[in-house]
Amino acid sequence: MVTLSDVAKKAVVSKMTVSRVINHPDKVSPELRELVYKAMKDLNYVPNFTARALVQKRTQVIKLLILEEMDTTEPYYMNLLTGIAVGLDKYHYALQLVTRNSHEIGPCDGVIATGMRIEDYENIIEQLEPPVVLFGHNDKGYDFVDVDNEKGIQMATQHVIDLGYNEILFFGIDLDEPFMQTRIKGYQKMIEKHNLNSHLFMMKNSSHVSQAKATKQLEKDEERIAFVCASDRLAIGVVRAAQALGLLIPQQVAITGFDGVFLDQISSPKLTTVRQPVMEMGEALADMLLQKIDLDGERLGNRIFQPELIIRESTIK
Amino acid sequence: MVTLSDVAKKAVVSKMTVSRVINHPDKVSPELRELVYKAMKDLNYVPNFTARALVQKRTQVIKLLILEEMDTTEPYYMNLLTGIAVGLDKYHYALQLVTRNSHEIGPCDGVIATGMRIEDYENIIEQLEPPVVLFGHNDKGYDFVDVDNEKGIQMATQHVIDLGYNEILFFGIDLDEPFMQTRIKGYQKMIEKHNLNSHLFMMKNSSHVSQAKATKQLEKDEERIAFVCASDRLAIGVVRAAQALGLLIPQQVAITGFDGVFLDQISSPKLTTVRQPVMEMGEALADMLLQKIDLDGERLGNRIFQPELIIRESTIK
DNA sequence: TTGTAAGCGTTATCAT
DNA sequence: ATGATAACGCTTACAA
Repeated sequence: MVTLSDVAKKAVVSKMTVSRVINHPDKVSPELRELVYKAMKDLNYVPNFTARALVQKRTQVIKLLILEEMDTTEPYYMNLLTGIAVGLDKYHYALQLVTRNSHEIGPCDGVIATGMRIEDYENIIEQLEPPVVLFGHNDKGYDFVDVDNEKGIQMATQHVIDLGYNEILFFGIDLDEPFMQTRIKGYQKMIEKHNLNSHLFMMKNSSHVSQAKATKQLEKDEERIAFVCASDRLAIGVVRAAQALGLLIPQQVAITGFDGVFLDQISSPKLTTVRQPVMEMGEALADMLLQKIDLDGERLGNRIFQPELIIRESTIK
Repeated sequence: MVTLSDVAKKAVVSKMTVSRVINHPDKVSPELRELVYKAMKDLNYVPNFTARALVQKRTQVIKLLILEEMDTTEPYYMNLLTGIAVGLDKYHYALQLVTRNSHEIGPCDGVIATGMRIEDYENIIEQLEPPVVLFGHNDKGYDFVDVDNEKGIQMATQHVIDLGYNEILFFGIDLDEPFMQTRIKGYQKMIEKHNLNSHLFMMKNSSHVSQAKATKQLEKDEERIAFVCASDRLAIGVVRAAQALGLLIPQQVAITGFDGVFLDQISSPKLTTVRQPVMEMGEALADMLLQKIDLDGERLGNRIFQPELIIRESTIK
């Protein structure tokens, strides 16, 4: 194993100079700096993260605090997890999962939290010692990463309006969380803008439930109906409802989903959906938190990711 | 932060005695041992993994070597990843992903490999310096974790036979890998045992492809047909094919899937499937590898997980 | 059985 | 700008 000392010897400088070249290159004269770079390259030097962590009193552990009931089989959460893991691995950090039930958070260098309810800020988030980054919008001053939910639903709604639909139903998830409120707002704004009637249907995020609700609406025998759904899971249920009634997609029924993680491709016809870059958002969470740790908890601001409208067979021939 | 020294002082022993109580409790007299345990508890001592890793020259990094083209959005792989991460986190290990394209594996304490082709053993696996555990059966003497694929398909096949079906088609994935060969074998054994005719159909693992193939078979207008599928993804396509032709599931067409990770629940009717405990298998991989590292690479043997037949609406009313 | 001393590879601190 | 020294928390090797 090649160490700092080996590089120092090879470059005929002290260990400290090598350490400085790595951490504060600007504090070393250009000549020595080059010498050290060359020695590192020749010896194929790889810094020892463990030694650095020890002296800097770091645990090299990040906790992911999940405050909502999550279905670990959901590809959505899995992708987020993977994104975070990818981001952390670059700096040799390990990830640990913590839920509401865990009595203590335990020692760590930073926390990523998701699924907070209002009271959680006071009871949990504020109590946290290490730096925190949140997944999902908040107005309490915490750094966060989120997708532009309003814009996403607006794109989907505008899309079916452009296709000539004027009976447009919104199928949402019955959770009183900011992300849902924002999606509802996006829908309603577009509906108002085009002088259409608003139809909100809130339900459990289950394809079987949305199938039942959609069936009821479709049996009313209207001319052409569009469904703007708050998840791909809901959208898949609507697809099945239309098919069971022998209605043509997308000629008589248009359907849009939300997430674009996995289910959109499984559906037949394939779903038009609002894709969230979930994995990238996970990576951004990790990047942001690690940077924040480096800067001793300094405020960094937010990162809002732009969703992408992916147009497929459920809305267009 | 509470350290070994703090505990040592409190218990009025040397640091080494405390260290021994942690690592080799049997080498310390019962009296001192109890004293130390009490001190640790009183002070709420948490060992510093970083310091231990440094002196033991460990990287605290495990590499996951993925040798097949994988779709990271697949819930199956995501669950495996999550399982491994959960297993590693218990010992403060970090996980890094490596693919076939990575030029070097890089420094690490151990490797979990998956998706090997025959030539990979000689070219890659054998060259690995640190301990290795494989995901998926092999007969080269490497420790591995796998599910009993043959048993799984046999259960599914037996199940539809029990339902009175005697026209049973196997829908497989066109990959020449051990796991597929074993599933085919499971199907054929059961078919022979019951003196039925074997019908193999191999294809890409896509619901759209299986839908097309199933449609062709179903249009032949046989009495009752059962489809034993090698993945839930294939099974979902078959469900759609039957529904589009107006056939009744499970009265006229019975369908079984394989994996039981996520898609089985999305389908309508819900899928009868052979559930693999993917997350647990990931955790087992991590456990086994960490144990192997501790034992300096010693042979540990294999762990074969038993699949579970989950019976749902696609085969039974 | 228990303790002492040295050292793992790095960085902080202080001196030059 | 550069270097010497100590320290981070732990374990290995050896001594008592």
